[in-house]
Amino acid sequence: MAASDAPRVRFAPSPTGYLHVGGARTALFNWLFARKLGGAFLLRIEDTDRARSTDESTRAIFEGLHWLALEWDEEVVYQGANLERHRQDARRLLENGAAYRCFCTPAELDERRKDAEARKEAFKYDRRCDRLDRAEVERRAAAGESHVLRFRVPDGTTAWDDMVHETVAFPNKDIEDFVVLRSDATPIYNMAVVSDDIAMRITHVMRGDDHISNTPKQILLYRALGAPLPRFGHLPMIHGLDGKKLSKRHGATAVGDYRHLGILPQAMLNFLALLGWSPGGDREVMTLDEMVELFSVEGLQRKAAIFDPKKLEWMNGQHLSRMGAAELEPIVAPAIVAAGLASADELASRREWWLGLLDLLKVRARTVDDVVRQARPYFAEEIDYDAEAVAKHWKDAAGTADILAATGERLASLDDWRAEAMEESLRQLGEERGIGGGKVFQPLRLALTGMSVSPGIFDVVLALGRERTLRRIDAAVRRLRGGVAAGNAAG
RNA sequence: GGCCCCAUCGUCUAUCGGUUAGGACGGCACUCUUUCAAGGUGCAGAGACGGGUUCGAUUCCCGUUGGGGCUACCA
Repeated sequence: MAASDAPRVRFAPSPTGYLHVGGARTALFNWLFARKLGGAFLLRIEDTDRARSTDESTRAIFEGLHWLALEWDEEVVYQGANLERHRQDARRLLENGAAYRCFCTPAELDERRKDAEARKEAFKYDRRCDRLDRAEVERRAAAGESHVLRFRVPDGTTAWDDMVHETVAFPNKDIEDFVVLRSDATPIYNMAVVSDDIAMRITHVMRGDDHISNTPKQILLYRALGAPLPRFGHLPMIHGLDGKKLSKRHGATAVGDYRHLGILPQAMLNFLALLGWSPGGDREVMTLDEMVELFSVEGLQRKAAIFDPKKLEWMNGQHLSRMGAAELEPIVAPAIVAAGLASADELASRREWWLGLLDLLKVRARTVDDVVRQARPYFAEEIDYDAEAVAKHWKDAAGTADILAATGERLASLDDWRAEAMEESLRQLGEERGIGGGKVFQPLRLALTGMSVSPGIFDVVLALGRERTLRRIDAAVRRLRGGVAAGNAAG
């Protein structure tokens, strides 16, 4: 593809909140499209609503996109900086006759709207100011009377060949003469968007289904401005479990929320991609590169999708166990540090051990938080014993203490500090006592980790090291024999 | 109300006129096993309804119903 016809797409959020999962999904599809076709992915912050826009939101959007690795190719465009061009484009519409001045006040309009509603009629601006005498319009405008610029919607039908849907058509009679420039000379959304998309030479506009009724208006503006039309594609909405539009009451809706819940960006991207797109066949778990490879607009879905957190978690678990420890490390390490388990320096100084531990833990975790939770016994000096586990595996205090003491002795006397040798020795202990392996291993697991869930017990011993293993066994024995009254023991 | 969009298991989806309608999540059972995950095996679970077109419709067309979106001098 020649550079001149490489697609240019954009993600254009308004900075009035955090980066929403719906927005992230829109950004992802645009990004995938651009990467797949060797085009450019641009970012435009639609901050023209000064009252609702905040710098904090803008930062949150950047942060969310960075986290997801959805990098944009050119300088960020701030819509607010282009106000003068928007205004000029709107005035060009007035000059070439596509728009006209309207002196109706918001209060008047509101009243007429209410009247129409009372009569159960659909309200549509009746174009009365377009019928004003030309001289009168000039006089009132010259006198500084407050007015807006309205676009004069022509007769006919406005249709386009949507990238997701087939042909979408709106009878122009259903489109009212919409405002393009407010009385304070600031542009209305559709005006600003079209002006910017033209200036940015956007070739494909992919956005949520909720914009579908803006599209005919925008097409009309492109034509009136004499600009070439981009292709439009309308992505299905994302709904909550109850089938309603995803909102705060559905729980986490910001991508940052999921980041803090221990979701991996790769998993988030993969999950989001499958909400409204399918590579065909049974393909589900994919890396970002694979998604770029497989992406095509043919796989885009028309139906709204429901956001199922359960599947996201599963997806995260898949990515967690498939990723190599080295790849995972930069993501998990900060969480370990944040949890106060170790410093970054400590992790770096024992990197080999730490990566080995990560390999052990990632398999049975669904989130980064799970990994951190399970990692605690390998870092902490002291461990807490899980009450339920104690009730289950240490029920017979005296008997358990004996077995643990014997276990400690066996391990201590082992010259060969390898899993195979440990297992052989401890199984033998079980046989001698006439008990199954579980009766040896479970109390030991509890003594070493404080939990009833862990990696294979000998992996645990190896990860802990001889010193700590023996110390923890000793502490558990003392506790069971009444030496320690309460819940924890020296690590 | 008007306009527009949508419609396969509870959920995400495959199917591009001919299939016992496939897979995944979740659920349940079994299996593996020193625990938990992971893995393996199996079970339950879907073409909203009514008309056409066709030798044949989940698939194409129309209608109904249902769901969603928009309907500002917000974006």
